[in-house]
Amino acid sequence: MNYWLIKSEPFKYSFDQLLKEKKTFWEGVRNYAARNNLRAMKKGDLLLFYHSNEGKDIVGIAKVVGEAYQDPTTDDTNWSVVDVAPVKKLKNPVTLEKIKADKRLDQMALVKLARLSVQPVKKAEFDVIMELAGEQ
DNA sequence: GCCAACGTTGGC
DNA sequence: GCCAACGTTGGC
Repeated sequence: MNYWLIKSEPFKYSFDQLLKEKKTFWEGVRNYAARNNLRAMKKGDLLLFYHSNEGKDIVGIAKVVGEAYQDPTTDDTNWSVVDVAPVKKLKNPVTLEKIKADKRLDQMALVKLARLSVQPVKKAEFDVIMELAGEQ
């Protein structure tokens, strides 16, 4: 299983909205690196849900429930979406500040490739995030 | 609101 | 195919 981090500006699509809807397709990715990551996702992979701009924190965990297919919001076959569903909201959201302060996370794409909207996360990094969030 | 980082576009 | 110009993202 693989781990990923997806970013969203909360006023566009927040984790709470995903909790309400139970499922969504992750659309709007218009960057090839991010697209390639979307296409590499497998059913069951876990996603850290990060709120950019407002909050700047990882607020929840989601999972891939449907692998990449043509983005229904465009005819351009360059772009794909995946289906995602919420797993749980974190008790303690993990802020960017905390992530930057933790040496174990200084290689995270979130820190090094700040602009990439869909990024791979290592299992070790995922575990550290869970620890910081106070999750088991 | 500014600006650094970085991806994309287009002229040559 | 290079690279300058430009646009966008996102932290501050």
